[in-house]
Amino acid sequence: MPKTDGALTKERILQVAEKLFSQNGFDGTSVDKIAKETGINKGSIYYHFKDKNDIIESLFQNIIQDVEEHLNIANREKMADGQLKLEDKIKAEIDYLHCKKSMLSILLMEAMKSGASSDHLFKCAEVIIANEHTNRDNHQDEKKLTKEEQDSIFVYEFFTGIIPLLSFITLKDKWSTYFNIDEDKLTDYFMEAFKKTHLK
Amino acid sequence: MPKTDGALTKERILQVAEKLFSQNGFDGTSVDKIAKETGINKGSIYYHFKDKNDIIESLFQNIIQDVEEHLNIANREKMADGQLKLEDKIKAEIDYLHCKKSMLSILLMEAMKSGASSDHLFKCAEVIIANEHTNRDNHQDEKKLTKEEQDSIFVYEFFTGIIPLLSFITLKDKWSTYFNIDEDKLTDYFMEAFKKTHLK
Amino acid sequence: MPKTDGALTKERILQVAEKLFSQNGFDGTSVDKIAKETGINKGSIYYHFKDKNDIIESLFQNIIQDVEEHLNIANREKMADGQLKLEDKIKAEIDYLHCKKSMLSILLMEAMKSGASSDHLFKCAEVIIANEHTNRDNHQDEKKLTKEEQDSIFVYEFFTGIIPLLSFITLKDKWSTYFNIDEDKLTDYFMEAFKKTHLK
Amino acid sequence: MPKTDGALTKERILQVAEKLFSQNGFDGTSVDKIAKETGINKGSIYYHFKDKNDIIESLFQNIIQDVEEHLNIANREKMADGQLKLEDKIKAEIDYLHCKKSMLSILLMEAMKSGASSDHLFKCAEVIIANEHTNRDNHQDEKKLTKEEQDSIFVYEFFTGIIPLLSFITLKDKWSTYFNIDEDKLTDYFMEAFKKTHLK
DNA sequence: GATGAATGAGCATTCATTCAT
DNA sequence: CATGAATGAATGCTCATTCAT
Repeated sequence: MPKTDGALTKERILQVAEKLFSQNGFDGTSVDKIAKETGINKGSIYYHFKDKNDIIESLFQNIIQDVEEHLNIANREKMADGQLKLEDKIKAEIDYLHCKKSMLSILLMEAMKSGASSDHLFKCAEVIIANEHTNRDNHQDEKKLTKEEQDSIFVYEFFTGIIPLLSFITLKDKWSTYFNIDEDKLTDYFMEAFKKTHLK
Repeated sequence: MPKTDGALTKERILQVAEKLFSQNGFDGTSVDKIAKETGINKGSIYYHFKDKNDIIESLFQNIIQDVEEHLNIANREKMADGQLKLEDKIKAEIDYLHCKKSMLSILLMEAMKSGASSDHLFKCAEVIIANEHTNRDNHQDEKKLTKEEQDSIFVYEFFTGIIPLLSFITLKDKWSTYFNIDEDKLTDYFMEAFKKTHLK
Repeated sequence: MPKTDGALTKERILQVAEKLFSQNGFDGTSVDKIAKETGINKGSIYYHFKDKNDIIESLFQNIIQDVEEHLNIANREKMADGQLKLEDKIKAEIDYLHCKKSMLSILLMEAMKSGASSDHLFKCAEVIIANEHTNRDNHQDEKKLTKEEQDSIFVYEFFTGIIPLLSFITLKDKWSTYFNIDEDKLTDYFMEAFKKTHLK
Repeated sequence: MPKTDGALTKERILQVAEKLFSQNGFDGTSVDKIAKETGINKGSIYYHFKDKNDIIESLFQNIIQDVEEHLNIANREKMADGQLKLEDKIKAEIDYLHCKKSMLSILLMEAMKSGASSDHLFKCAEVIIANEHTNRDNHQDEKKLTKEEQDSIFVYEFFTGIIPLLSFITLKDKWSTYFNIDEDKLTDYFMEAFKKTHLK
């Protein structure tokens, strides 16, 4: 076994990179800063990652995997719990997403660059939406959806469900400062609005 | 008053900067690239703008001003037109925002950096929401809203109205590529979803 | 006019780069070293040259141009001087090449890398050989050479004329140290050998 | 004595290093690349060699040893064969040198750096030239040569014999590409030229 | 107003080398 | 012997910014 465990080092780099990317953007974060903040030598970062891009790609892969795992667990729990109240379900979702706040803002920021792909954000959304509808279909009679119907649902779920949710997560604290509102109250307002619009 | 040469130069810089910032982000765009793409000498850019930040700040100011002007005009037209159909109103709105696509993506990207302020995005949203409700109030009896009611409305309008709209504008083309959907159809789906959720 | 003259700066960079490249090879010379030795800021070097390769390419272009000019002048002088002794002609040639020692060693070193092209060396040789034979042809009856004859002459001139000459220029001083021979004597030996072999 | 694993590893490193050095030069080749191409761990390379320089020094030692062995064998064969035709002798020589192409280009490249020693190239040449003249002397009456005569012969043999030969070996294929000549024909041309000049 | 040139700090990346296991 | 990990200096290059003309 080497002096230190490489896997741990790699994880530390990812942790710190996630934090810094979400704070200042990918382009606004230098590998030097990551090195300084992790206390890990810059050369070591390049031992573990091919280049700076490899770091953010790793983060993207991790978040997608993480979301998938979360959904699996959530599905199982839902079955066990029987009828969870809608309110609680959303709150749980918000709580989970809150933990992933940094990654979500990175995902959004990078997706917004018109000169880059939004694939990672879309892929992530796909996983979530697909899951939701797989669940529902189990309980309903199995009518196959046309491609058009499915597209329509995706658009609906993404732009009026996922996007508001993610935006809220990433902007909540700055909103509460700017408009001088207590964060809990803000969450209440948002949930109210979200229920009114997205879930009928 | 005719535009002086200087004013034209300044405008060209802003135009190109807007395009590049929206393509690659503020941090992903160097002043060199702006100089090269405008064909304007780098020194000249620093004659017209104090520093790189001054460029984006100018853009932010312009977009807010532009939105305000747009709303004024829209208000006047609405009065003239009498009862414009809701559908057409949204479509007009989407068309207008579409022209401002670049600025909107810049606004969103910069707002997502957790280490920076989202003030410009919020300010912009404030203008739009305030306008909407000023209009409504004119036709209703003037019941003053409590701060809490107003906060709640703001949250509602922003996260379930403005954010979906802006996200749609900025992600539309990449969505249509990723999911292989015709852009017009996509717009239809979105409008359907938007009407279903945001406007009852 | 700017603070300093850009053309002069560019020339200084080329001068120092030539010296350092010939001392330590292209890959053995860092742009930092060039900057330090010229006293010119590294950023400025990249203002004048696109990249490190652009520096060596400039040097290659210059040497070819320089050789062409030298040949033109030499041709004119030869005509004026009538029958110059062979010995003096070679000596003059060696003297000229000696001034270009640095560039010649760069040319040779880079040509020897089996993974890179030798085009610059070949191009340079082409110019010299072509010149020599153009001269001769003027005085002889104009019999056109076949491609094969020309190829054969080129090979002959290059490998038994130019290459020994260039090698001698670039290795002379180190030879004189290693074998402990006076440089002038060494030159005599070489000229003897060269006359014996290359010029009948 | 069978080669130990370690000795095999060392040999593989040398093989690959030779190839890479000849392709991109010593300074253009990193230890990382050698490690990657051999598949041998970088740490292991430093177990077998004190530093990067030790690798090239080993190569230099090996080539000199190899040349010495080759000459010994060649000498013995010559005696056995009686009067081998000159043509065949040169061809055999070219064939042998061709196998050593990589090392020869390394030898030449490093010797051309004016800031480094050419000792290895000179040493190598010394071995070859000394051999040639030892042979001759055996058949002639043993008149001792003065230092001056010997120097002169060395210069002659090196610059008009060895150098053209080595240059031809290292530049042949690139010459044939640049001037679009068949390699065999090229070799014929060269041999013609070489016989005409170096061997009377 | 505009331009060419300069500057120093910073950037992503690679380097030769070391060392505990 | 071999390996994975680490390190700090260096490398090629870009950055935002300045300034004399």
